[in-house]
Amino acid sequence: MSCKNTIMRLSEYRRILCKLKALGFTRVFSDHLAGALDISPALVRKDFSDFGLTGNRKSGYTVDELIEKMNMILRKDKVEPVIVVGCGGIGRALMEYNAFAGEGIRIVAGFDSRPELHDLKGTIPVHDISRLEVYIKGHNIKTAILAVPESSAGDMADFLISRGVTGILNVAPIPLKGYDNCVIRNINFLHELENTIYFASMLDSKQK
Amino acid sequence: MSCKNTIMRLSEYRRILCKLKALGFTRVFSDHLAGALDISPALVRKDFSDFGLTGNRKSGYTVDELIEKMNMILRKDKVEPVIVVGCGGIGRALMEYNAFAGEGIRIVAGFDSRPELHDLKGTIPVHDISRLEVYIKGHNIKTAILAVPESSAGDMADFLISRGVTGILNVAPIPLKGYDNCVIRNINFLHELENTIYFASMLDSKQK
DNA sequence: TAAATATCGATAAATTAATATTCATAATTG
DNA sequence: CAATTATGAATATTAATTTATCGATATTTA
Ligand SMILES: NC(=O)c1ccc[n+]([C@@H]2O[C@H](COP(=O)([O-])OP(=O)(O)OC[C@H]3O[C@@H](n4cnc5c(N)ncnc54)[C@H](O)[C@@H]3O)[C@@H](O)[C@H]2O)c1
Ligand SMILES: NC(=O)c1ccc[n+]([C@@H]2O[C@H](COP(=O)([O-])OP(=O)(O)OC[C@H]3O[C@@H](n4cnc5c(N)ncnc54)[C@H](O)[C@@H]3O)[C@@H](O)[C@H]2O)c1
Repeated sequence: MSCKNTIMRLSEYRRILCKLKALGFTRVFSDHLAGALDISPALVRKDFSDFGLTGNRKSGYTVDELIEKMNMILRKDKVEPVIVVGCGGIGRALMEYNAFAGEGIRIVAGFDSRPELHDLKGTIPVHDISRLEVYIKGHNIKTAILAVPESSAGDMADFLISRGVTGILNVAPIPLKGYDNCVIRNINFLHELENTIYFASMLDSKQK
Repeated sequence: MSCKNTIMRLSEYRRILCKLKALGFTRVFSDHLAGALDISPALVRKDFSDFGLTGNRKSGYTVDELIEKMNMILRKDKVEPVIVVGCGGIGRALMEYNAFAGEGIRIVAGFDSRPELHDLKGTIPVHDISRLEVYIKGHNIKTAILAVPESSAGDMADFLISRGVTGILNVAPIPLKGYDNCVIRNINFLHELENTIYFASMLDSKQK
């Protein structure tokens, strides 16, 4: 039915729709959204139809309605509490990234093994890693960003899963596998860069 | 012939192969690599064959040979200089991320408009944004990480491209489009998180 | 040395994803 | 009010990616 990529695009549609709404637009056409995402209008319509997002012939889709329904699909009706495990360079950047807040995602706490990073008074407290288990249970945490060194990533993921976490965004450079009780999404900056460099060098050789 | 995803997997294969080599392995089978990446052995063999990476029936592939050839494909024969534009939270984390260094990627400089971030004495200097053009030309920079606020991202990308940059890794939450003279890869943490949360909630409803 | 076996390599099949086409219809226009 | 037009919805087509199949052949073993 709907492919994996559709969900990622739904996030992208939604972001653009919010901007259009802020600009005062009330209606939008598949062709416009397609242009913004660099895809075909047919794909926009197909994505929408897969999720029962309907429009009107001749007058397109209603911005408000799309946003509202997408919020439901993407579980934006409630704020999702997220923890950050590993508060070093990238973990800290993500904790301090305030764009999540306006988008229904709230980073509620960080956890680290290094005592000098602990800070229970800050806007977002950083606890000792030993408090992780109690915290997850006490706050019913389902989602975690994993930003520990590669050597700990696998064990930490297992721990999180065993304690009830069902979604992990992993930035450690090791491809962790999801299971039937947890989704894991891996982001590897090194590979993203390598990929960029590869395709850039392909451009070069093509243009010659 | 070879699909886009193949290149991304090549990076993943390579990373695993380097670890195997460090552990003393000299040979590897498609089945092993497939397990590590959670794909089928057939895909491993197909990926390899697309790039002329051959093995021996019965005795698999030679680790050294694979690494060497992958290094060629991924342009690892020389160190790629990369600049970071926007040295705030995430830009700084990426600059200080030392895992790039050992992988043929060297972050050579940062650029920011905020004077308090300028630092010409550090391991990786941070210049004023006004020096960007001269630096790119002087050092023949082809690759940039773009970590400025969304409002500047489009203009900054255009500027980089006009000055000869051919590969951009963009972390600002706006999908920038590549052109025929530059590859742009967008990473959007918010969307990655939304995606994770969505599929996690799907797991829940499936298991009930 | 012959038989058994594991694995690659090539190709075919299946699956997934994206695009094109066609048709129905709401809005617009004359 | 009929004709025109732009658009969504549904379906068909094409493309892309992944997986499965199967023959060939190194390696191992008896
Ligand atoms: N910094 C980046 O820009 C960047 C980019 C891509 C990937 N990464 C990856 O992200 C991860 C974190 O990178 P970083 O640069 O922030 O490293 P870092 O060393 O600055 O931070 C890692 C943090 O994890 C903590 N930690 C280690 N083991 C732990 C454990 N078992 N439990 C809890 N906390 C633990 C450490 O105390 C440290 O504060 C690494 O896997 C790295 O490879 C980082
Ligand atoms: N911090 C994160 O974890 C995170 C995560 C995902 C995405 N992002 C995105 O990455 C980008 C940077 O985020 P951040 O948290 O580091 O923000 P930040 O405000 O800390 O850093 C942005 C930096 O860019 C500089 N800057 C602004 N305009 C500039 C220009 N025209 N030329 C040069 N420098 C300029 C600012 O001085 C600042 O230092 C943003 O687009 C943000 O949405 C950040």
